[in-house]
Amino acid sequence: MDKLLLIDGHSILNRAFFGLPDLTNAKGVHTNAVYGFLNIMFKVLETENPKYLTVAFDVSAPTFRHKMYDAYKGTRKPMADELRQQVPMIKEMLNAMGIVTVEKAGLEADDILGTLATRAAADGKEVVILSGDRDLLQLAGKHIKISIPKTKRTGTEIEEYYEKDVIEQKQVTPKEFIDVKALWGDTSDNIPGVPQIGEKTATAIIAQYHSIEEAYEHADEIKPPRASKNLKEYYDQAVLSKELATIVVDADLDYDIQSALCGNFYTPEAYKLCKEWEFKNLLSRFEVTEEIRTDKELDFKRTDSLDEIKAFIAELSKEPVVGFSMAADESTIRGFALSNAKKSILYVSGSIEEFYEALSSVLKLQSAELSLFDIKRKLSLLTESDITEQLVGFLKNSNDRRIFDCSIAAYLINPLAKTYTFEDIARDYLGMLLPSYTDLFAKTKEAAVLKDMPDNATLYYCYEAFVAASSLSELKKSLGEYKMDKLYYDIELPLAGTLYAMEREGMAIDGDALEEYGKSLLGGIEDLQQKIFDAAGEEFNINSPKQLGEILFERLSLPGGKKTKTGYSTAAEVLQKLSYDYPIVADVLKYRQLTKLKSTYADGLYDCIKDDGRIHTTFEQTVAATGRLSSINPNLQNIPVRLELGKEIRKVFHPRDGYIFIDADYSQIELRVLAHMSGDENLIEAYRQNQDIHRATASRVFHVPFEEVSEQQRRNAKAVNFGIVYGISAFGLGEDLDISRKEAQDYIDDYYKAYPGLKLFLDKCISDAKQSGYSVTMFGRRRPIPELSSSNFMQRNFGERVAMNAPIQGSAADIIKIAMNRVYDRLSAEGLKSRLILQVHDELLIEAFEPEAEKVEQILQDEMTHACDLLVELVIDVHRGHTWYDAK
DNA sequence: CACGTCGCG
DNA sequence: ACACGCGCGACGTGA
Repeated sequence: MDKLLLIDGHSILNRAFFGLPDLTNAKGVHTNAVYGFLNIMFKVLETENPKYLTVAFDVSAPTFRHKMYDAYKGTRKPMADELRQQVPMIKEMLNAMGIVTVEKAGLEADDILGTLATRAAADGKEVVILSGDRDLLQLAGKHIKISIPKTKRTGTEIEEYYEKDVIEQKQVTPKEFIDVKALWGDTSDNIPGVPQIGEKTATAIIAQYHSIEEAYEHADEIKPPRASKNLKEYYDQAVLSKELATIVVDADLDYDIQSALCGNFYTPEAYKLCKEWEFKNLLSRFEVTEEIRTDKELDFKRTDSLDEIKAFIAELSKEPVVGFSMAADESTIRGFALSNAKKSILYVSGSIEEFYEALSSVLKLQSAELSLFDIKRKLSLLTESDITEQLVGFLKNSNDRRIFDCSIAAYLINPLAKTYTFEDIARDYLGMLLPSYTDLFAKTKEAAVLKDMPDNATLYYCYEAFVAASSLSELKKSLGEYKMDKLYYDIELPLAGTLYAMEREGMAIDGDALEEYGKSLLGGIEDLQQKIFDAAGEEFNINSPKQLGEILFERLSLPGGKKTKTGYSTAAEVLQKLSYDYPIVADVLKYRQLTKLKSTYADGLYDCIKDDGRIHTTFEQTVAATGRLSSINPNLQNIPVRLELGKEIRKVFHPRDGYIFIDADYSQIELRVLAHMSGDENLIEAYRQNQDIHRATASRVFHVPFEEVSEQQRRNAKAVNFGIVYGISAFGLGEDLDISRKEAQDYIDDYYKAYPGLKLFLDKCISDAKQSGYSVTMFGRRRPIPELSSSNFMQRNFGERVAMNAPIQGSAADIIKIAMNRVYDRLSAEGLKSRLILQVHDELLIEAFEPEAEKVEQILQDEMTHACDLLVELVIDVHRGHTWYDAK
């Protein structure tokens, strides 16, 4: 039998909106409801496989009868902006997919669904109505099924109701269900119902009498008495309610079911929308032809012939831009691809010598700009060759502009994107959808791919080179429009060279000592484990927050109830408060400390030691939203320092023979940046007088003479200073200082009175960011803040804190990046053997050749403090040591 | 693969 | 009445 699928458009859109997190595309367009709608629709299409498909909408959203549930309460709320914007979007998408939509002034979607379903069923068709609204159950029949999607932990499940299912579950027929509702009422649908009659009573009454009219006839027999009394008293209201609750099934509608035949949904128009809104999963459903991918005829090929690649390089000599990519597995180079905007060749080299020869000749091309993705990774792959020296030279000369790193450019333009691969850039800047690495290679190892799957490998690396060549002008244009050329060419690109050198240098570590350190922790861990088991009266996995929570708060009945959605919170701040009264809790905290040191630091770092006895971290230059660096494999930016036991681990980091560590860290760089950016006279004056800034703050905020500030007052002022940098909230500060919210708010108010310029500046940060959609640092680095336009209070508050914090944290990041480049350049220009090896946000570590120590300290002093001109001085603290421990 | 936890600035 | 400090990465657990 032919089947018709009817979809309740607004209801499903609404359900998808509240069921999914707030997804946005790169341009900040909210897409979650549309995405969720399509997923539900395709899921049902697959299971039902209907011949016809139609989506019904109410004419204007605000007047429709659907319940717009707030996520938390059951009250009706105005439709969120983020959802409203997606109504025309889903219609556009359905239209692009050739799916019929029906809406008519004066009719609600329910009535359209009711009419179309009734007509089709009468015509001998099978009907499925997809809606999130239970009111539609009144339409269920022998051949009309109501499908209601339910979001569960395991995914979306669909509840299905034929007539018999309604009778089974509701004890009344679908038609009678209208009468139940007429008695029961529904405030969100403005159906008054009868007072004092709820779902249970209403169902019982209708199950017995089958309609309100019949029930009214027998009103005297009805129990309980209040129901009987109210039914008589409010009968007119019940009749009106029934009218309101009844869905129209015979509306006057122009609709030809033949126009609703399911065709090919995967049209180029739909593809374009999926691309724009970044529905990656859906895109895989499209049959992607070369035409749809690129709109261009491209010439990609693979060669093993040196002559052929040489000929292509000769051809490229006339091109302004050459795209470049490298095929490599682990650290072994297999070949490289070159491209202009039309044609790419993957050259797979038989030997490394051939590879270098060919690549050198590309680099010798005078006029061409070499465009690529992730220059730093390319440099590491090419390390130990004279080519890297040349490339770093190009990077370091910001006037040269011979190398263009697409990843870094795209990161500056939008630092919130998760990745900056060529397929991302092709999508965002060229409007092309290219297959990703996983699409092409699945789980095959790269080496095997290159050997056995020449076609895919060719495509992949040629695409990378092709996209590098063809996206350069777009990326440059955006950088220019956003005024980030200087940031890019003067700071970030040279920094890639600096970071490459730091990574290659690495940091020496004493593996034996590290092993010893790990073993020394083991005894303590075992003792504590035993003590904890004894106190608990049973053995369990202390590392499992779930099990630990159950032991502490259920078995041992400690105070301090639930906190997280998964169970009890066992976070340190919770346990800390209990540790004085319960020794077991103190032991758990100690156990956590020791196991953290063992697994993350002792064992973790040991596994990272390379053959040269050193640890080579990777600095991520395109990850942090604020412009900071991050460090991975291993993370050397979070080596313990605050507690003595953890800090001990720094003793195993040591410089090579004849060298020492010199560590320099900025003193309160973020607060100084804030003083500068805000221009607050009091804060600037405090720094100019070289005062203890926390004490000075305490003196101003608490109105006591500078000399009479107590330690407690200074501590509090320090917390407020930190809080200001983070985008303060009275709640957060209260938590930190363990005072009431009111007291915290008083602190903040007094603080702003003491530094009125700060208040003005931070408010301006927020209003500017709301206006433009992004925050900006001293050096023009942008951070979009989509949360600022959220209708969700919490999200918006978060956005406001980010708007205050990002310019400060980001400017500090800019400054130390400048300093790093300058320190690197000085060490290099003066021909020193000392090397910059680490950055930890406000701190630089140099492995200094001992005879050069004085000179290196001077360089750090010069370059870090003069990285830029502020209204206050930049100050650094410098320490030397034979281990990292001693150098702090 | 998400979550809780905790190390750093 | 309620949400709540900013930015990262690594590890272990458990679905």
